[in-house]
Amino acid sequence: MSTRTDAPTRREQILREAARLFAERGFHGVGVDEIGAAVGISGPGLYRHFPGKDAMLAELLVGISERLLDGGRLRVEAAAGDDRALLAALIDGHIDFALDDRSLIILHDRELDRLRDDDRKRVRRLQREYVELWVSAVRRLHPAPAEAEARAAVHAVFGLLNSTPHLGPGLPTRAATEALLRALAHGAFAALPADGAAGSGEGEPRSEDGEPRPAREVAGG
Amino acid sequence: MSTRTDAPTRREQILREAARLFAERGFHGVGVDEIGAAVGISGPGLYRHFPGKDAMLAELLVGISERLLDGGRLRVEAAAGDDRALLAALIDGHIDFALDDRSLIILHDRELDRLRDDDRKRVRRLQREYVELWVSAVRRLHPAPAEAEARAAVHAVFGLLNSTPHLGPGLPTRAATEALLRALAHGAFAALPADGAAGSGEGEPRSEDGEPRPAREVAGG
DNA sequence: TGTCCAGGTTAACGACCGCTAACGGCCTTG
DNA sequence: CAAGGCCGTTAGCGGTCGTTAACCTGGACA
Repeated sequence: MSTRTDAPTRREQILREAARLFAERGFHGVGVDEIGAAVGISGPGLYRHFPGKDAMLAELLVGISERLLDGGRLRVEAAAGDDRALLAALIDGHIDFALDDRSLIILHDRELDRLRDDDRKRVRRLQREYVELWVSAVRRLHPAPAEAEARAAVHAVFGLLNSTPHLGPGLPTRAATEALLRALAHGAFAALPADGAAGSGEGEPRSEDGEPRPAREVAGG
Repeated sequence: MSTRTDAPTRREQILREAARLFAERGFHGVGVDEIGAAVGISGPGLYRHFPGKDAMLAELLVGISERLLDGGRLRVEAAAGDDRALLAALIDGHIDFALDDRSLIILHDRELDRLRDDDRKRVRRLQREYVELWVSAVRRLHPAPAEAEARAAVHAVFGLLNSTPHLGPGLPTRAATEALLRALAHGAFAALPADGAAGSGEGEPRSEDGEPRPAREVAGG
């Protein structure tokens, strides 16, 4: 039941504004007075809803990690073995998330180290499970030589999809942004080596017969 | 001119450690005492080399932006009109940078807002010029329907390449990481819609390889 | 109507942080 | 040897920040 019809709670207001401010100026760069002012109350009034500033960040990060993982698991079930559809669904879901909750996406990989140890471990575990969902799907589609390579590729595609904050108001419509990110993500995965080591530098389509080439030299030294 | 052979200056030590600490814990999360301790002096001794903490961040960000742009311009000249080689060289150069200076890459898009106004404008201008180098190369190769789309794609690929910090010690060798990132970046660009106005003479037939095209409903408006 | 409590308020405390002040060795130079 | 700049040191100031304390208020309710 995630359908919300009633007005947002004061707690939810605070969380939303805190996420926005943390993403804009960094966790340490935002004072509790600013967060309070953003929701119409002032400073210490926040402590009626949260035990402290850290708790807000923790709840934000745990919440986003859980929602990502839950969404991913749902898609795994819905795909029912169709790995190609699964990867597409994971990509679409992540894009939706990145576009809907830009602030949280920023916090997710930027302010993790500001958490208390147990919270950080919890978030890390959730993130790892989410990544593993992607990794196993990618590996079944693209049997890369090593699991580490698939995992690195997944992280890289996360970086691509999470570039949303830097896009600004570039693209005209949200649908256009979605379509672009989707195409880029699929293109990146499609470049994964299907057999040996990573792809070549200049030949853009992966060559299933070529020897794994060493690193290309940079033009111009 | 810029060839360095002698040992690193105390200034350079400070900058390197400051970059590392800022990247790890955020600009506001690092005290001057920590930076001093990281180079063997303590706290206020830093003020013999920098007018303030802000100045360190400014010098780091301006420096990285200038180096990125200079490197990009060199590659533009070296490519001498070969857009395919140019894009490959830009990608390789950016990968080198992301792998060599992980800390700076993090700071580059994370702590920009902590700068004074004039410094921030300067960095933004340098970043914009660097992006434009990529955008024009990409547009000549892939006549996307809109410049905004090409620019968004470039930002997204930056996000992909800059995912290095999240990779941890995943890949065995640096060469493997380079090759992987290179392949992913090329794959992403290859997925850009190539139709446009068909201004390019050679229609690249790289989409006929059996892979199902990613659902690319280009938002008509 | 009296009581209670959720949800605010302002004042203030203690810790921390960036930065300055004042001082002192060391190395170079004449 | 004397002078002076370079490069450190420690002490401390002023401001900010997270948090707590104490108090206030409007509405729910027996």
